[in-house]
Amino acid sequence: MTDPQPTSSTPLEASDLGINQHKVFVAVDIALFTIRDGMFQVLMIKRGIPPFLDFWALPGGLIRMDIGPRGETPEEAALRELKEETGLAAGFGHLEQLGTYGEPDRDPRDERTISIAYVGMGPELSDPSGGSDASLASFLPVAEVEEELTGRLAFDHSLILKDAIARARAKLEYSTLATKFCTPTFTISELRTVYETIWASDLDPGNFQKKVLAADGFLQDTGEKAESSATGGRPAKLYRAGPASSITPPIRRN
Amino acid sequence: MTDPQPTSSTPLEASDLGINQHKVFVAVDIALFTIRDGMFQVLMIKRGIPPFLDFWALPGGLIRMDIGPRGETPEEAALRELKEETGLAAGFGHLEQLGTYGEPDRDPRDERTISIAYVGMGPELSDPSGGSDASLASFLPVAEVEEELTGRLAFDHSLILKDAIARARAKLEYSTLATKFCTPTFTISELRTVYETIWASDLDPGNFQKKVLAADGFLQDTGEKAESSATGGRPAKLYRAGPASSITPPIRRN
DNA sequence: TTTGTTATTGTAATAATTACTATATATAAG
DNA sequence: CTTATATATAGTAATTATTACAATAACAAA
Repeated sequence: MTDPQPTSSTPLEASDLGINQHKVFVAVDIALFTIRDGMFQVLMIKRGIPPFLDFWALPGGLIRMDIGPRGETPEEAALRELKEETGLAAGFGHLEQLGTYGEPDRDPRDERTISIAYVGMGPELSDPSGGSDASLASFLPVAEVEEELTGRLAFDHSLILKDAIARARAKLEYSTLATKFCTPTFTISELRTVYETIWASDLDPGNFQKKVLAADGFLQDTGEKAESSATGGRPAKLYRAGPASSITPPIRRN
Repeated sequence: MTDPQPTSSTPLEASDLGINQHKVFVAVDIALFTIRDGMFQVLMIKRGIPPFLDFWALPGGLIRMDIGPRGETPEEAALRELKEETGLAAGFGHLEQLGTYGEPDRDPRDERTISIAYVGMGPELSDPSGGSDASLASFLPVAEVEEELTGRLAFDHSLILKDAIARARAKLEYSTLATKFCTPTFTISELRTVYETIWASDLDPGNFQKKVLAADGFLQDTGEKAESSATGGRPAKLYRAGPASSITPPIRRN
């Protein structure tokens, strides 16, 4: 059960400082993905305070207990920290819980901190700006961060980011999340480019078209057509995201 | 970032009791599934202390900071609580993180408690026994608990259990977890019965056989045969779990 | 008008899945 | 010992899904 009282079968020792000794800091960290300049990118901050001063890290911070009558929810904390550290307001595409990271030594400071990690996805957003204890906030290409992932990020953020990337890539297969990277209306080509960019693999245009159109509730025809590109070619139809959140059959990776 | 210091851009108010005001209790809760008497069952305890005295709840409890130099990991806490409250020792099949539940009012007591939920799966286990602050521990059929799920369980355990059931059912499709419900060696029929019991739907024996044998690394032939049942029939070959953890193509639900 | 480019549709080959049949090997009944 | 029944396992044809690739549509620019 969820119970702050010590159990009677395991009495606490003389070193016991009371039940409150078991309280810990709980933080949130967010891996916010977008597509910029044709690249799959993730929002990172450069730390402006120790520990890990000047290391790249995921934006995040403590869940605060002095907001609202009983403190804020983890989701609220994630959105607030995103705003404070990067200037990015809520209302972007999608935020979901990734998992909780609680190894005792994940934070080198005396007090233990457990972190609830989130994955976010959004269309190209306004330029982030550093703030609070981030000296700098910036979208970095995932491919670059992946290369030097081992140990170069603050705390256990290499691990969190690795899990977040895997989650984002896997979820494209069976969910409609790819539309979260698109503008309100978009062409099937643009949607396909999202898949190709995030998966770093090419998809057959014709087959992709048939699959997404066959997935019920994935796309809604707006009746409009996109501007034909400068490079020519038949103008594509414009779609908007439909009501479905999962797609069957899934769009498979190569 | 993961940072217990208050941020400079959001100075704390006069009511600030110091950084420590943001510390909270962190608990773990475990939904441990097994198959008993041909039914999909989940381990529950009957609470022996308030709040929610005499309500059914998932086993769990606080992560303790007085174990080891920096406290225990969430996984360690999950296994310890399982043992303390139900007498079930570790070494059963599988334990994975489900998600973290942090709504401010999920626990009615003054102090906020955030809970990291786990899903466990194991073969038929020894009978659980109540202990510490559980007056009773028992496996209950999932079908029965599902019926009266709304509000009849302590805390937000109805929600956690609903998510845990969905996770277990979904994971059978694309993982080899079904073998965790089996004894060390088992027949394909027994494995199929695991799927049929958890999904509450029938599967074609011949097609199931071909699918699991085609999935690379799912099953290893032991060369042995099972005892033929009292009711007759050709004795089945005995298999053991192979090294794979995910299966392609997945075993699909009807 | 011709060429280039992208979108969209069509189609045949391949692969996967399903529904069903056949065979193998056991127990139990007569 | 033979037959009926039960279960495991293998096979097979029809269906469905997927892939690779060809064909056509609709635009811009030369």
